[in-house]
Amino acid sequence: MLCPLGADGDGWPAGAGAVGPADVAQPAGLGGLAGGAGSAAAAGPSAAVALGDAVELGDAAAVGGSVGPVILATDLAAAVREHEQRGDVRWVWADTAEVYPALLAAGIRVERCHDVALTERLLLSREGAAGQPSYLAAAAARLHGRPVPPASRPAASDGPQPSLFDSPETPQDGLAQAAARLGDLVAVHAGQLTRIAAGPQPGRFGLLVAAESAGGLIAAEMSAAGLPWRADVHDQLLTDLLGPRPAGPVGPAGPRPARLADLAARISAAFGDGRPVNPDSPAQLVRALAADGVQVTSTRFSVLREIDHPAIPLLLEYKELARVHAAHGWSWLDTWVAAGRFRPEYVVGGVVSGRWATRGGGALQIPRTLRRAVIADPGWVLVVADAAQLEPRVLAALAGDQAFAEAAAAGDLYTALASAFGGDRNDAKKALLSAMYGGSGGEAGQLLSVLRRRFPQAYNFVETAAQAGEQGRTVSSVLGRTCPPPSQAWRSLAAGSADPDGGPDLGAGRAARARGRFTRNFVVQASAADWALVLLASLRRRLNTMGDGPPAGADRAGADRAGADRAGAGRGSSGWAGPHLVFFQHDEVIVHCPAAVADQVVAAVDDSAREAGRLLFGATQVSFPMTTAVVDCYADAK
DNA sequence: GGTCGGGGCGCG
DNA sequence: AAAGCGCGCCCCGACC
Repeated sequence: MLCPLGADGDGWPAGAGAVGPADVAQPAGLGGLAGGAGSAAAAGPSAAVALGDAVELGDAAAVGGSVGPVILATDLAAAVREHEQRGDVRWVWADTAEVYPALLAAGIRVERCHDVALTERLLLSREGAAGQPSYLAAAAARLHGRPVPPASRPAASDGPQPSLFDSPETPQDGLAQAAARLGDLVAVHAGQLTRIAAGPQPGRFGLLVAAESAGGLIAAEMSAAGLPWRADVHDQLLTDLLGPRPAGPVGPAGPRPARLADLAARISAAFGDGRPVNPDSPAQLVRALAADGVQVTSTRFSVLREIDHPAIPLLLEYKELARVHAAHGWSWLDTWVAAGRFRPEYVVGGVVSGRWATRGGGALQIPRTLRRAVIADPGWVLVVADAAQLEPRVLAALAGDQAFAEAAAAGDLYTALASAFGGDRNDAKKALLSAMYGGSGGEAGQLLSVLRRRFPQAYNFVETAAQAGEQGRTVSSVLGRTCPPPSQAWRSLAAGSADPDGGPDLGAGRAARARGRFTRNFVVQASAADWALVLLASLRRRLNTMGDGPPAGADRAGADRAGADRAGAGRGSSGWAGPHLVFFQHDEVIVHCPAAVADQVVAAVDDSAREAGRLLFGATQVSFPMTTAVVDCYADAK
């Protein structure tokens, strides 16, 4: 069932659709980001609501109000494909993560969408209602003053709808449910547009909503495409480090590989009383060291390294190898790599700052040593691009600090700032990190006072954010993503300290400072996440114009899953014919593309970085250079 | 038997 | 050199 909205329901508040942020001189920005409408955004791309399949609906009146003509469809995928081919559609749907993977499996990509759940969460945070459920049914219930239904899926965070329909008894029931759900969708969408328009800086927030929704699409597309991963290379790497793969059960419970077993035995033997010590157990290690007269407060690598004891060198080696085995060993390989691809599940906005998280597979913690296994398909390359010194540059732009911005205009930021710190690049770096993270120990204090003197606006910007946090207020990113309010426990603690009879305020002061560090960092980290998200959306749009895009249809997608590990000539084994995103990690992206278009992709990355800077910060002097490498193997980048 | 917090460490 | 921010995931061991 499809329901294209009329031109006046184009998905944007009038002001935001036509222009970028009022104080950002980039009129065409939103439309461009959102999918290629460019300045035509003012005319309004049509939008549509996608709900389910095999359901017929009478007419627009049935779902209430301001929607355009209703199109009957018996096949969601086919209908979406048809509308996409006509172009100029923004799909409005409840939850990209729920709807889009099936479309991708059928070989269909969409240009843009409005994700109601992601948008709801952004709005709730801004409205001081963070933590309330953001799925469609909950949003609709709030809108209509009904009791909010419980999430019917065991909430991983804020769980999406379990399914499109609740197993209708009859086709008529199915129709009724679908109609109700579509009504909810239309109403909640309209309500969201109103809330965006009524809030502060609707242009910026609209950009955030567009970028977040694009992020939803990209996350699903990257999961579908997968990161090229050579299981044979990974296996060889493990064998070189750990010895041959042990026979027996796959999984953490399995036997230690030869090298780890050998080290474990020698570690036990190196202790005085000769009894077995499990090197995986910090408690046992502390006891065993104590028995030999060595007192330690922890068994961290950095602590152990300073200790003189025969077991230590073995232990350090063991810890390093055991980590690889446990986190990214054969068990991981069996679980997460199939048909030459690693397919993590990304969680858009999984971090309060707007950074992404992943579920399973630890995709955002791939150790450097294992990046050897990330190898482009034959004839293809990886374009690995990361934003150089993103967070301090974002701070420079946020604060509008002229002197700082000049230093961040080009080249290495820390080098440019070095003269202010007596010519030492490391001092400049330390001072900035301390300012952004709230560090105070060691020489940080001294360096901070230099920063304060030379770059007062940048210093004051993070200082103000820290004070807001300490006082229990919230802070926001440049596009308006808002941090969570303090917990009830925090408030009680803070209130207690103000009470003369409240006893010692030890905890209160510590909690206040901790929250200050959080909000101090939030404004920078979240704004950097804004930037990265806009970069990603912009890059996706550019890449889509360069190749013939996604696999042509379900047949191909099915065939790929069936396991063609190696690519045929000219087409990656994912079946994607053109450049496509395969990885995103905070400030770094990887594009998998035919070697012949690598130069174009590099240019697209640079253009996207410029566009992101312009959309967020307008005519700032600050530049956001990308460090880009074109490689066969991820490990060869930087 | 399962759950959960802590220690530790990978990434940005 | 580490620390100050944000995560996910492993193992252990206390606990129910």
